Amino acid sequence: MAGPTLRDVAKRANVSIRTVSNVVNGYAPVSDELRTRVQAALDELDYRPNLIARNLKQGRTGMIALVVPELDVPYFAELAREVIKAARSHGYVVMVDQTDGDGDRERELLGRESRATMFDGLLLSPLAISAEELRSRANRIPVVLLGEHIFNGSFHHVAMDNVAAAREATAHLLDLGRRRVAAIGDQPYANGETAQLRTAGYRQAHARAGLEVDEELVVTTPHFHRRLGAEAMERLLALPEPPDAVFCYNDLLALGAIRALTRAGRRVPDDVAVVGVDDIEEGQYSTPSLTTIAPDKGEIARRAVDTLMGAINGSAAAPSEIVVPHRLIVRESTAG
Amino acid sequence: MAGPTLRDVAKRANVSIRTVSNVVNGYAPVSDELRTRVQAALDELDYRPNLIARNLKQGRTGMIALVVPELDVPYFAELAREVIKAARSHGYVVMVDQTDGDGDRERELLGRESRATMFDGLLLSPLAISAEELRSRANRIPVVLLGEHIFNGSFHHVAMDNVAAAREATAHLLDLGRRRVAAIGDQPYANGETAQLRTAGYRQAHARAGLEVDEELVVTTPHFHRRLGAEAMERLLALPEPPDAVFCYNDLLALGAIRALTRAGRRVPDDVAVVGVDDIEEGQYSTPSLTTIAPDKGEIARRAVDTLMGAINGSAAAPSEIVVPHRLIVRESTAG
DNA sequence: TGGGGGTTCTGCAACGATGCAGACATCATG
DNA sequence: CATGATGTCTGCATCGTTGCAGAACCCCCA
Repeated sequence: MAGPTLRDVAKRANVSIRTVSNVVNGYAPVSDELRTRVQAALDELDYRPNLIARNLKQGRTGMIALVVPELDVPYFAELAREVIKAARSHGYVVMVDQTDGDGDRERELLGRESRATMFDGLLLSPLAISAEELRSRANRIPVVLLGEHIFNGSFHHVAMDNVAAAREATAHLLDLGRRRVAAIGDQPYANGETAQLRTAGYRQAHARAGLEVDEELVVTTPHFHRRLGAEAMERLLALPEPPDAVFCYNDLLALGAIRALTRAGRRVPDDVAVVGVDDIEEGQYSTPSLTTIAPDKGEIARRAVDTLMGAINGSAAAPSEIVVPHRLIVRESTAG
Repeated sequence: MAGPTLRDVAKRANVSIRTVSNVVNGYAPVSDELRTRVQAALDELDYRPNLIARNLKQGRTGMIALVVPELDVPYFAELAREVIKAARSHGYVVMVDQTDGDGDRERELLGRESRATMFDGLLLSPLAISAEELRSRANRIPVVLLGEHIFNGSFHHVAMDNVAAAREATAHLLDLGRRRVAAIGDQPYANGETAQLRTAGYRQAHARAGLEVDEELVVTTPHFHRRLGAEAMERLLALPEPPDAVFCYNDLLALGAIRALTRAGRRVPDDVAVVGVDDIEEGQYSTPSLTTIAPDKGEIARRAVDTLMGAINGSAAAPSEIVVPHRLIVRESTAG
C-alpha cells in the first residue's frame, strides 16, 4: 500500500536522498546526467511525494476549511463553489464541513482535539455560537467570518450591507404601491444578527416612506428553509387583512412562500408580490421567477480568501470589515 | 503563531515528552499525581496536538476526498451532505472538490503532484476521464466510484439501476396514456454512460409497451443544467408534432423544461407531463411540484463510505458493484 | 602549481508526534 | 533475602520530507 519514498528512489538511482528531493522540486543545480537518471528512477517506481511529511516539514498544508451550516442550502453550495475556485487560484484546496447550525459541532471544530490544526486557515459561515465564545476559543489559525455580523470585530469579516439590502428590497415593494408588506425570517434573539439587520432595513424603508409597520406582518422563523417559508405564508394568508407583498430573508423562504401562495390560489405578483435574498440559480427558473437581492458571491469568496491568505502569510493586519456590493434583480415575482 | 508542542508541555510539567503524549492519548498507566500535573500544563499552554505530525507517524489522516463535477448542482450538494454525515460516523472528515467536469482537473487530481496522498481514500463522482485512463493512473489510495458506470469493474462502484429507473419513469408516462414521450439528456458519446443507460431504459419501456420511439424526440444535452432543459424543451415544442410528455435525465433539466413550457403557455401536466431524476428538494416546492425518480442518497453515501472504509482498513476485497434502491415519486408534474 | 570561485552533490538535523524496549522503583512471594 | 512480577516513567528511533552547511570536484588564471 505505502508507496516508494525518496529513500527508495535514491537507492535505485544510486544518489543521495537529498538529490532526489532536489530533482523532484527542481531546486538546486543538478547535472543533466544525474537528473535524467533520477527521473528514470522516479518514473519506474512511480514516486509520489508524501504530502503529510512535506507539510510537517514546511508547517503549512495548503488546505483551508470552509465551514457552513448546510451544504445543500443552495446559497452555501454556490458560495462553496466560488470559495473553492478562489482558493484554487492561490494554490489552495478547500475542506468543506457542515455543522447543521449545531453549536456543539462548532465548538468541537474549535476545540482541543479538532482537526483545525490541519488547515492553514478557516472560513466560517454564520454561527450558532456567539462572538464571545468564538473569541475565547479562538484558534491559533487565521479565521475569516462570512456573512455573519460579529460586533466589535475581533475577526476579519466579509459580508454585504444587510440593512441597505433589506431596505432596498422593501422599498422596491413599497414603490410598487403595495401597502401591506410582510417580512418573513426575523430572528429576534441571540445569534440572529443577520436576520435582525434585515428587519432593521425593512423598518427603515417603511420609515422613509412615512409608513407604519404592522407588527403582525413580521414573522419569525428559526431558519431559512422552503418549508418554513410556506408555513409562514400560510399563517399570513390566514390574517383578517393578509399582506399584498412579502420580503423574505432568503430565496428559499421566498420560494416556499410562493409555493404556499399558488397552492392557495393567489397570483404572484398580482395578489402578492415576493422578494427574496441570495439570488440562487433556482430563482431564475422558478415559476414565477424570483425578484431578489443578489450579493456578489464571487466577490465575497475572493475577498474572503484573499484576506485569509493575507493572514496566513503573516500580515498581522487589524481585523478588516469588508463590505461587498449587492444589487436588486427584478424578475416576475414582483414585475408581473 | 506556532502553538506549543509536547516538548514545551513536558518542559513545563517537568516530565518526559513521552509521558505528556501518554496523558494526551490516555494511553499507558500514568499516576494520578503526574496526570494532574501534566494536565495543568496542557491547559495552561492550551496545547493542541499537531495532527500533521500525528498523521505522518500513523500513516493515515482521517480524511477522505469527495470529488464531484459541480458542488452547486443540488444533487451533488445533497449527496455531499450525506457523505459528510456518513464519514463523520466513522470519525472521518471530507474534503470536497469540484472539477467542473474538466478532464484536466481530474487528471491533475490523480497525477503525481496531486494532493491525493493526503487522503486515506477517494470518492469519485461521474468522470470526464475514461475508465481506462482512471485505471492507468490509479492511485495508491482506495477509490470508490459514485453513480458512473465503469465497465468491467476495476473499482468499487455504487449506483442505482439506471436502466430500471429510466424504464419506470418512462412507463409511468406511458401509463398515463401519453403517446409522444420525449427524452431530454441523452449523451451518445464517450463517458456519457449514465445518460446512455437512461436512454436504454427509455427504449425498453417503449418496447415493452409495443411502441416505437420517435427519434426526433430524443434530445442530446452536453450536461444537465436548467438552461439546457429549457432550450431542449423549446426545440421540442417547435416540432410539427410536439410531445405530450417528457422524461428528463435529471431534475434540473426537468425544471428548466417546465419553465420553458409555462413560458410557452403550455400547462403541466395537462398539455405536457414531466418526470425528472434525482429527487432534489427543489422539486418538492416548484410549481408544479416535480414527479421524479428518487435514488436513495443516504444509502448511496453510506454504502460508498462503508466500502471505502473497508478498503482503507485493508480488506482487499474484490471490487464490489453496489446497487442502491430507487423509487418513483409522483407529484403534480404528472399527476395533475 | 596553488588558490579562488563556481558547480554539484551529500550528510545531518529537524518538523512533532508515537512505538518500542527498557530503566527504575515498588511490592509480593517462596 | 533473592526473585520476579507489576506499575510508572523515560529515551531512542522513526515516519518522509526539506533546510543548512559543507564536502568534493572542476576550471581558470596568476
